[in-house]
Amino acid sequence: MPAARPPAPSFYSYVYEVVRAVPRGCVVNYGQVASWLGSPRAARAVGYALAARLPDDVPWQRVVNAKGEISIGGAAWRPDEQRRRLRAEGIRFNRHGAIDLRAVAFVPSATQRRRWARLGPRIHQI
DNA sequence: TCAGTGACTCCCC
DNA sequence: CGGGGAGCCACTG
Repeated sequence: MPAARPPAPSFYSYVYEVVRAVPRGCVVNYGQVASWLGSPRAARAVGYALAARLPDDVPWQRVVNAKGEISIGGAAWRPDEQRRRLRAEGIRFNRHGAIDLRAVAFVPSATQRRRWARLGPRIHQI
């Protein structure tokens, strides 16, 4: 029996890597993650990556939309779970249910940005 | 190969 | 300020 080979690195895995770097108490939005990976228009794909089955060590709750809102559709418990997790990390929501991004937005170091920028384009070489 | 599918963003009215 | 619509991108069957 051939051993199951781990999936080739894909855009999804790069998204997970970026999200793993977001510290507790901070959030980022889908567009930023896509942009850092060199695909500024791929915000939707980032959302798709987080909607898929993902590794346990990916703090998916720290990704929100560009307005600072929770952007999960579908079953009601899912957005509730994200809000619960964020609150547990000290994130505050205003009366409109949005986060003040200016206060808690994660700003990656230039070194991280450079590293991520090299990941994205590599997709097309595999 | 190709159309369908989103946890997105912008732009326009 | 808000709703509608089109663009965008990676993944899937």
